[in-house]
Amino acid sequence: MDTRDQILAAATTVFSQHGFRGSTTRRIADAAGVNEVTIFRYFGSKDALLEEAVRLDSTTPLSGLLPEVPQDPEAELTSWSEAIRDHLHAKRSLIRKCMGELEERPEMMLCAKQAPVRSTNTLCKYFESLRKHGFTQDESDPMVAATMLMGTIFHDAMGREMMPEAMPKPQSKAVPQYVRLLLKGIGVKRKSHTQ
Amino acid sequence: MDTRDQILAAATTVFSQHGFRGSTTRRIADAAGVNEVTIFRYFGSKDALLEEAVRLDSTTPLSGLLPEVPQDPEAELTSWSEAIRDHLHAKRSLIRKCMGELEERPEMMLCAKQAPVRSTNTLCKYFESLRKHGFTQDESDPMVAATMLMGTIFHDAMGREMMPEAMPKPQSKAVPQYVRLLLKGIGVKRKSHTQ
DNA sequence: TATGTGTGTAAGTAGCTACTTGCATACAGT
DNA sequence: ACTGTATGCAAGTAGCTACTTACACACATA
Repeated sequence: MDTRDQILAAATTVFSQHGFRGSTTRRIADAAGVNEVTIFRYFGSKDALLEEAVRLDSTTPLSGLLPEVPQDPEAELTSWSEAIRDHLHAKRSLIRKCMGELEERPEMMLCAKQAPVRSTNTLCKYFESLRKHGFTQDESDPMVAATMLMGTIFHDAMGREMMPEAMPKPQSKAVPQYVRLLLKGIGVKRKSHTQ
Repeated sequence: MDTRDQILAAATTVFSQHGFRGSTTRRIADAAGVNEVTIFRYFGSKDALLEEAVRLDSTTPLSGLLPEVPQDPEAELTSWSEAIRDHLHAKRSLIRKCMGELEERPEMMLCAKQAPVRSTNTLCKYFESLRKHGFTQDESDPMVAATMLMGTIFHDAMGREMMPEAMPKPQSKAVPQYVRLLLKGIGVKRKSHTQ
């Protein structure tokens, strides 16, 4: 791992803990085990460094796929949702900082929002596919269901450590319950096994 | 409105736009139309001022009530949810900043989280009440439904301007649709009117 | 008229910030 | 052995930050 990557990784870490103004070049240099001057030699300015660090981090590929043709909606949605929740939870500090910087640094948000937008679209198509393949006769808007599930997962991933008293317990059962309620809400019957 | 309140109001405004580190005493003084020294005479330090400002703002009473005994779940939940969404939306900048400051200033979060926690509990009791009064026979966890609705509303309030392409449209129909899907998901039949 | 209270003004302090410059050094390729 | 490249190090600059001190003034009350 060369110097440039070390600096980028350190910048992401420091930014996700301290935000933009709190990410001093001194702190980033220390975290990267590098001289402060080296940062300016590589990136020219703090702004340029942090912008590149955040963009790089928010373009990591992700993610579990949902099948084009649904087979077992409950199982498929559950494992997809758990993967998304874990991913959001791992990046929760960075996401919070990006959201906090919205007014002052909107270009960071343009990067950070792309993952959730793509996830919502993936979900939306899946719900359309569910109707097309006869899993439901309901005429509910697939975007409504997609937004609800994304919102719920996001809320759980970001908020559980902040306010555990307002979250269903245990954590491991939460996502399956979300999915079950949602599928019933759009009129998809359960596949087999009781209860 | 006396000097002290002017300063507090200005502090809230500036903080919700610039966050903690961006809320310089100079900026707050300008926004309050007051000399910078006056701030220190009243509050002693920037930390003390911002802590008081945020606490004051997060203890505003709120909010529409949900009835103890449900009459028309769909109507009651819809208007309650719309009120909460509007409230969250009005404070979205402040909320984002508080969330962003979580790691460095947890005491701010202790204030800011109380409103959503209370709202979730209100919802949770309402869903229990729905079952107790025979609106549903489902055995779903009321906390699951409460968290889903709160998460969905929160996501809509905070995220719609950020990523409108991932939200159901029009905005005015969104909350009624969320509520309808959720009620169906927990087995509450619609009251009367078709469609 | 005298006095206290609230506020503004001017100036200053110590520390931190992003960023620059100049030089030393270590190491790789030729 | 020579040279370029990557990095560290020491020092410095200009600007901002929270916060302090000392003084002036305006106004209300006694």
